[in-house]
Amino acid sequence: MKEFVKEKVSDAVRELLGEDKVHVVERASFEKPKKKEFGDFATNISFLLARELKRKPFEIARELSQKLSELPEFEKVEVAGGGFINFTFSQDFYVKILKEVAETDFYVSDIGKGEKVLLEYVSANPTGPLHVGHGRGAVVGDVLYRAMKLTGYAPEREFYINDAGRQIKLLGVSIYARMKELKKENYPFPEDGYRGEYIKELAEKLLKERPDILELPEEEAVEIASEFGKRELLKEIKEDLKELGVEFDNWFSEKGLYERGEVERVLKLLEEKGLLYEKEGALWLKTTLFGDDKDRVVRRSNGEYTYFASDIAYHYNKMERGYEKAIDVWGADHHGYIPRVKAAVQALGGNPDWLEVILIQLVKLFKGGQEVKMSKRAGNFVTLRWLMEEVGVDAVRFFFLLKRHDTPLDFDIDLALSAKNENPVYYVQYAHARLCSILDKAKERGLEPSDDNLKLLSSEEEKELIIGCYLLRYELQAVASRREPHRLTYYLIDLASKLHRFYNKHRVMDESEKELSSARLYLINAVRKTIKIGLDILNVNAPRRM
RNA sequence: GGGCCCGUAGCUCAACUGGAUAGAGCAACGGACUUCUAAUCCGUAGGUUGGAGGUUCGAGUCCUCCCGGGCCCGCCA
Repeated sequence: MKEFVKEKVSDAVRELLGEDKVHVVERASFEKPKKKEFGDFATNISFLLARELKRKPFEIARELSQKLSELPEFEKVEVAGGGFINFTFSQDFYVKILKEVAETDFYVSDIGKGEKVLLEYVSANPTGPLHVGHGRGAVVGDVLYRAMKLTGYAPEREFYINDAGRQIKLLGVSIYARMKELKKENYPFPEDGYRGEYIKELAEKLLKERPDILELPEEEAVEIASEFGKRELLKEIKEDLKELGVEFDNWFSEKGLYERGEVERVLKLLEEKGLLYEKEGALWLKTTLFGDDKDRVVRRSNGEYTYFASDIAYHYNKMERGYEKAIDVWGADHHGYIPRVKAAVQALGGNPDWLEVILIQLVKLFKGGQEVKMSKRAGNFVTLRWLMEEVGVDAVRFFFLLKRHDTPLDFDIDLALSAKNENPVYYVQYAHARLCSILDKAKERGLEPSDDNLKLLSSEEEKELIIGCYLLRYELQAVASRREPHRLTYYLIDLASKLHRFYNKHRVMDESEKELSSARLYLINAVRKTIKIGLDILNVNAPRRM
């Protein structure tokens, strides 16, 4: 509908002011005004044209509106607020839109123009179970993926497995130490080892599988423990994600980068470009040439590569795979890391804007007014699994999208469990169930939805619903292009609210007005469909009964 | 000390990248069930958008400076 109005305005501008002014339409706003008096749609085009033509906005608006009011899709076109053009749609237009909603994939568009985008999210180290913060990133990435898919992008989903380096070694040592402990042998627990309960469980399990393990040389036993822990934890991570309804196209191994010599290769490439140097025994990348605060170490003086080194190789790999855009979803505590990775991308001949980073802010859990604490090191962190079991997957997914990704999220467990109106998940689901119930009941009474008399749907509430449904198309575009999946939950709450308002004011089924009833059934079926689609994109259930 | 993010109703957040009189939900108060699901709806109240300047037809949004809060600043990941 936005596209529609835009097109009509373009035509009018072309006719009245000439082809060379048409480009201004692209910069103009086209939106639904907050106030009903301002009609169904409004544009500020005349203000922009005024600047260019050095004429009064009001005059330009008046000329355009005269032209536009001739069109059958508009009931009236008015000038207000010094130059805003307000459009009021005709009943024919509502009928047309409603049919589109009911009968087509109206929410699918192609603003992405087939852009190949690699979405990387979660990417948790396989050194422990997923915590709630990972879950938030997972849902953000997952819903963004679905929205991009529906708006014409060509996204792919990837999980980067940090299965190399110190952390994994530390995991092995931690398990080893716990095994020693179980056998009452003296062995110091590593300083910054993983202290969570799950390490003890892994130790027990490994001892059962390999009773001889502690008789092996320590180094070999630790290696086995590392591999074992990594495998088990990755399995657990995959199970958790599956439970959460989050999937990936690729699981990309950091270790694989080393095994294929890609880290060596990318460093050689940087070397050839003269971007590496040695200092104090370490190897540094001149990231300062590309806007970073200081140069960064890629190989430590002890010969080990840094995490940064493999990350450079990883992003180079992404570039080589031909993605037009890479979007990484990271925890907000990594934000200081962005400049150096962007610098690395540039050092490799890429554009820093090729990489986009979405930062996920902290999730705090509240229960009974008390914060449920989490701290990975101490080992008493709140796992994603615990939360899913506590409140259910629907609530987890929906609640994670109740705030923009870069705002800290307070997750109210009591609220998520409450079957009351303040719980937004129920609010939206209830709207869906309510509609299904009416449609079922109509069938029993022999009433069928019909598009024969849709022009009878002329009340304020009905028009709001029709437009409201159609807006899903644009909300998805906003989700995808602005990378803001939380908009979808807000959209659904808003649509549900419109529905409830309609429901309380009008009766759908009225035996004495069969024509109006079947038109309303047609309408609410379209609303039901729209809510269902929205919930499907969120991967939240749309129950038929509650 | 340097850098990034944030500050909007009592609380939690919106505001379509500069548009019209800043909107919702909780919480508060007052109403609506012999009716298709009251897990709902309607109404009332609530604001100097942290503060001060600036840019322009127009600023919560952009610029500068203050005040307050969070995060990052390792040869950790």
